[in-house]
Amino acid sequence: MAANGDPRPCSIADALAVVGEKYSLLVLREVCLGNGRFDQLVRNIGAPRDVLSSRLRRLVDAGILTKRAYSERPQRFEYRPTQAGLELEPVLMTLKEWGDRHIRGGVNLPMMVEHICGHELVPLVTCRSCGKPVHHEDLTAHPQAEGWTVTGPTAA
Amino acid sequence: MAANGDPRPCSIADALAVVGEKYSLLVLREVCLGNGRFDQLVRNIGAPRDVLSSRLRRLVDAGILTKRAYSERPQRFEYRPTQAGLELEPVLMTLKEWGDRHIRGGVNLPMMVEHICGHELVPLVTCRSCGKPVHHEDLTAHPQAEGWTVTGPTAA
DNA sequence: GAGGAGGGTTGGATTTTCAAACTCACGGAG
DNA sequence: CTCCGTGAGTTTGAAAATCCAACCCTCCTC
Repeated sequence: MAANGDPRPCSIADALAVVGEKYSLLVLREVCLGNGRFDQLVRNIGAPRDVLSSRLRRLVDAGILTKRAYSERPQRFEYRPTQAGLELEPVLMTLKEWGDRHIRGGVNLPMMVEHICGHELVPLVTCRSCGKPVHHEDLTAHPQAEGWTVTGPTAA
Repeated sequence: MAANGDPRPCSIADALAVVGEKYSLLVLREVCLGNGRFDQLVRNIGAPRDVLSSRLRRLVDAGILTKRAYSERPQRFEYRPTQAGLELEPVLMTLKEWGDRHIRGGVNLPMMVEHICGHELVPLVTCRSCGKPVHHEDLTAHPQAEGWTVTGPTAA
């Protein structure tokens, strides 16, 4: 058994440490939509300006957003996603789809995203190796750190 | 233009209102791994017990987890994912994959998930209609609520 | 030179978080 | 029977984050 007292080492936790604070993913949503200006973000997200300011700094520091001047004199800025930020968009879309079904109940959806193929985007998470959709019962986790278990030493 | 002052209506925001608080997705991770007992959750997540207690209540209320007694006398409980909870697992896996690449830099990964096909699970988000991988540049957003724009009235 | 707009910062009240200690119910060892 | 340990939380009090409104500064237009 591992020296515990430390939480499980995990990239999900690592990712959430960067983008898991309140509003961070909504900032990314807006920025991916092209609404990267401070006042747009405040309005569209509904976040306090100071918190937003802090999140933007953090996301820029983490390499998920960049801050660009779209005008000198008067100095005006715009936040845009980096490649890393853009690569989070599938996570956002997958979360949206879950929310559409499980919270909105599939009706009265407030936003539609169209794929270039001409249809509404309904994301499907697949296995890159075999191409099949990912289902819980097809997965087996292997924690790499010593002492970490999947079902715990006391599991049923 | 819409009567603004309200944030953008959006299923991503709705979803995050339920699973976006600190530790909530880590609870789901553990529960999906089969570690659904209170003390396991405390240890594996590293969350304060009171916060965890509050998150568990919320996730159960939201229909993402269920609380089951695995023993009467002494009463002992276990949290398990509902169908809605299980359907969030692809989001978790996609986030893990992003973290693997962008935070861990693709090396020294603390956890591996194996797909039933025999290979390591590397999730790929695809369009359900055409099957192609989802990329930012292939997407067009259509907000349904009146007055909401994609690029904003003042966009470049 | 008055009034915006954009992009923030500051101040103070309210909430959350945190860590450790505590509770309660039971089961087993001595 | 008494003491110890386990599981599942609750309580407590200090530290940190959030919220909101107000303010600031620079430029631009009227």
